[in-house]
Amino acid sequence: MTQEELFKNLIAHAKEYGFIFPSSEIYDGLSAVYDYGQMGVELKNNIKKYWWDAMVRLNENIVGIDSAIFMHPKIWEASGHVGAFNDPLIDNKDSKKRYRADVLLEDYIAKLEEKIEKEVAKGRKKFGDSFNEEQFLATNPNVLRNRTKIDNVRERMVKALNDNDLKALRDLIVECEIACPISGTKNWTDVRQFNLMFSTQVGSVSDDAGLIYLRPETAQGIFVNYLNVQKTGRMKIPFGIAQIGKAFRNEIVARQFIFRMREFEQMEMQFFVRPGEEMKWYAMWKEKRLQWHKALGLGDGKYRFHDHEKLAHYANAACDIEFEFPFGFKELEGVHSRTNFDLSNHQKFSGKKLQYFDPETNESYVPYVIETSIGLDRCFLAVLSAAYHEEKLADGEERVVLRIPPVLAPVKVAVLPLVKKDGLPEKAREILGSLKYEFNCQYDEKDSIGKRYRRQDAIGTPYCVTIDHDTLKDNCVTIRDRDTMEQERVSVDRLKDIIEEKVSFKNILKKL
RNA sequence: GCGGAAAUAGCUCAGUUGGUAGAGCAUCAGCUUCCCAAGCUGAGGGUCGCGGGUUCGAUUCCCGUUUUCCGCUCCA
Repeated sequence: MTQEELFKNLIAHAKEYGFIFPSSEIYDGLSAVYDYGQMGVELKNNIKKYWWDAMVRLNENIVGIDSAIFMHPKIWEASGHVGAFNDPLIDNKDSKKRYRADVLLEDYIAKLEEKIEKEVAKGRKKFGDSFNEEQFLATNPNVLRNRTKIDNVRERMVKALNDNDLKALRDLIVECEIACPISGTKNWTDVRQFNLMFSTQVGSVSDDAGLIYLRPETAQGIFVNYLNVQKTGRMKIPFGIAQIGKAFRNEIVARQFIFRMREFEQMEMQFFVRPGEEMKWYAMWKEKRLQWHKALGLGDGKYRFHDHEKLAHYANAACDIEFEFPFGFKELEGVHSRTNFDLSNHQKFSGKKLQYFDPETNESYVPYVIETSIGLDRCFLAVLSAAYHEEKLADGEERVVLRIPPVLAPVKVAVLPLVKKDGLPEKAREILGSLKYEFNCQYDEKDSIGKRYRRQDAIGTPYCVTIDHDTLKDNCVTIRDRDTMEQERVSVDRLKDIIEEKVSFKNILKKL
């Protein structure tokens, strides 16, 4: 079986067992949007808890916040999100090349101006010393015609750009008979705007000033609150602020299941440090974050660093932690040294001082920032794809098992009466009642015991507890391990400790 | 966004040379068995992605559209 087939099976499995559903499925779905089902939400919540505790509980200099998705529109000007990616684009259907519509028109104008220059050169040659350029420009019919055309095109282009009238831009390109430099054809698509940010209105819809964006990253919510947190939390540099939340990007192409979605969830931590010390902390967080991933036990070989050579406008060092997904190594988390770009820009745009007074050096400065930013949905996909196994058993039977790290498993233990009579269901319910305050449990009495084990394998439940006739006499049950399929007979009193040992957050956090 | 392919039950798929659809698994109920997907009986579930066209009649042919997959493109 190829990786591709295995991935398809995984997607089908994720739907069949309630992990991931396509959004709005009864209306044919919505492109690149997915919902988490009853199992998916449990797994996702567990990943969040693992991350949150590793950040906020284990580090006394890191605290969390939860900022709003709506933020002041100026924030996105300060962060550089509004300026970048606001271009009207058009594709030539034959060459399949993409151009900026305004650039095509500018090139066209430049060509016309070239023509005028050639005409002038001709005139100069013809009239020699008696050539009067001003007069020539004002009277030559060819020049005048091109000049009118240029003014007309430029005026309409500027108006279309200002009005954000994409259709007018396309009409103009068609009217000017602009051809693709590569294919030479005039077979154009519509003009489209590729702003990565979603926008909506607040308050009166007719009022232009009410335009606001859905945040394309959670980081800015931390930056604009950094002084609030620093002052009220009495934080001293170096310190960090962590946040988990939704972000929205209008991706041109969003694909590969939940890997690239238009609505997604980030787990970000911004670590504020003294200027000049950022590389030390950058190196530390790189290692720390890798360690966090490896502690899950999905396989150390599935991770690698990818250092960025081309850096974003705000960074002076950056790397990705990549994970080996079924479709290859892809970015799972980014660790970036963001310098003081964001904070100084917010200082500039807001007019508010965003400096920190360092009592050790007696200096005020805008801190530098190290960012760790992980895609929660990608982490979910990493766990799921590493966990998914189709196995052939010794007796020739097959089973599908999710070897999800027990600490993250949606259901920790299934309680199963061997038969649904002779008082076994009652006993099972009693045991379930004692476990449900500690763990997410399932009860199942339908079908044969083997079938029920397989059902639990399919959702990654680490333990199955089976109540048999002897249980009524000796108060012992069998506890069955998901991975080894081995069973052990233990006293009911010991269940809690045995399960706890395997699934507790405590034990994984201690590894960090 | 472009090109290619696909869409039939919860899942995997079959099928009708155009005459309103089936299987296996899954689900539910009952009986039986009792430690790794056992058996028997029964039940529920599909206007064949959606919209148009051709036709006496379309799930089937044609056009459009949506979604998904593959390739390209894009990815501060």
